[in-house]
Parts: sequence; C-alpha cells; structure tokens
Amino acid sequence: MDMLSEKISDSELEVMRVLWEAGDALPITDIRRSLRDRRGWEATTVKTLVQRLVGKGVLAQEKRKVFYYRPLVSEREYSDWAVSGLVQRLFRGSAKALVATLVQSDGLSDADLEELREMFREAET
Amino acid sequence: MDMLSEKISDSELEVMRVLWEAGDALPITDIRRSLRDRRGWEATTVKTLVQRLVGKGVLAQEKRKVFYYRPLVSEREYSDWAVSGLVQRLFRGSAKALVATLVQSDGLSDADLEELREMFREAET
DNA sequence: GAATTCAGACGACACGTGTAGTCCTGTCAG
DNA sequence: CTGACAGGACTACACGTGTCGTCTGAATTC
Repeated sequence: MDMLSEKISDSELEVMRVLWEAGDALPITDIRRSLRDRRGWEATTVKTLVQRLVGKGVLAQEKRKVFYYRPLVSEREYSDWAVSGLVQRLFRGSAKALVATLVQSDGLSDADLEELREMFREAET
Repeated sequence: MDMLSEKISDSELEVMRVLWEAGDALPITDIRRSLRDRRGWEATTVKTLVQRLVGKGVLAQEKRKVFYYRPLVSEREYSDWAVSGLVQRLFRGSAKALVATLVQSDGLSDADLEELREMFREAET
C-alpha cells in the first residue's frame, strides 16, 4: 500500500487535508471554497494542485455530473510515511532518537508527558 | 538562533552531516572525498551544494590556504527545527500526536519502548 | 434566448533542487 | 621549469513546486 513513492508537497498537503477532514469525496467547488477561505488561493491554483495529486495517484477522480475527488491515501498512512522518512533522514532510522529529541527540547507540555507515559503503559504487550 | 529561515534540502543535508560528524571545520577536499564515497557525487556537485549552504547562511567559509567550512547550525538545532516543522504540518502542532503515531505504527521495537519509558521517568520533573 | 458563471483543459513562469560541466589559476611533483 | 592536478568561479539544465491566467463549453439565471 505504498502509493507514496511520490512525495506530496506542502501545498498539495493542504488539499489532502481538506479531503481528509471532509471524510468523503468532494467536488472541486467545495475544495476551492475551503482553500480560498483558508489560504486565499485562486480556483486555478487549487485545480492544479488537485491535478497533480491525481497524477501522483493519491487522489481518485470520480465522474458524476462534475468530478468528485477522494483520497486514496489516508492521513494516517501519509503521516506514518512522512514520519518514517524523517526518522531515516535525520535520526538514522532510530525512532527512539526522535522521541528523545522531542522530550528534551520541551516541545512537550507536562500534560503531554503524562499522557505519553500512559500510552506507553498501554503499549506494554 | 533561527538561522533556519531557509530550508536545507535533502542533498544539502548530506553535506551538513559530513561536517557534523567531523565535529570540526573541513576543507572542500575532505567533504568531497566523503561524498564521493558515500554517494558517488562529482566534485562540482559537492561544491555547488556547499555554495548553496553558504548562501543560506548555515555554513561559514573560513579562508586559510584553501577554504574551510564550518556548520553554523548544529545537528541538534536542525533536528529540532525539522521535527517541529513536521509536527506543525502533520500533527497540527501536537507533538504528542506524533509520538502516538510512532508508538502505534510499530516503528519502535520492544527494547525501544522500554528505553523510552525510562526516558519519560527521568523527564519527570 | 442572452448573459453570467463555473468546470475542465492547457499553458505559463519564476524559483528551488539534483546533478554536473568548463575554464582559469595556483601549487606541487619531477 | 613544466606539466598534472586540485580549488574556485561560473554556467547549465531538467524536473518539481507555488501560483496563476486563458479559453471553451455547459449550466444556471433572468
């Protein structure tokens, strides 16, 4: 299920986010409206991004009266992929090193730390 | 200390890595040798990357007989910056969500989990 | 039925990135 | 001293990305 041979760029990611949040296929109009509001993008800009995503195989185009677009990659799949890429590039494959960085660079609140401890306890198989 | 307004690209990162590992300023020859071995890059390719890094302000050029190059950004600073960027883009600012992803997507071995638990205990202020 | 609007196709253009070549010049080996 | 080799400056070029425009035809509005 690695439809992720091709990267999703930052702007393209915004488009995906709209679709992921919607949780359902959307016509271009809806995507445009969202992104006009959020980012001030022109209609054609959005269309281009959508096209590129279709080209990359991460969006499906469904033909109805107008095209509807549906993500072929879930946010979860994408995050996993992106994180593991980062781990490879920056931490030589050590996910542990990544977490260590986070813990030490106080990107985490005390509340976060507590919840994470909880999480680890549960992950205890 | 955010000299990181400009991104470091993947290839450029390889150059930084060489310098970071060396722990000291290096002449171009040494950087070239490393990267020829590791990546098979031509001398000019390496020079271009180094130039771009100097342009981005993350490498300093020190004039001796030949130029020596020294990182102006530590690996640590860069990792922190990159991780927090990822957290923003993919996890809406929640570092916790990132860790959760890692834990749940078994990118972590049991040994890793154990060490992380340890780490959290220590981080308990 | 004419005018407005919007989807869809296609094109555009500047900037970043990956990767490398050429040319000049100084230095080191004979 | 002369030739080889390496450093440094400049150039190149294709591809990805961010952003948008035009044109055409269908649909919707009056």
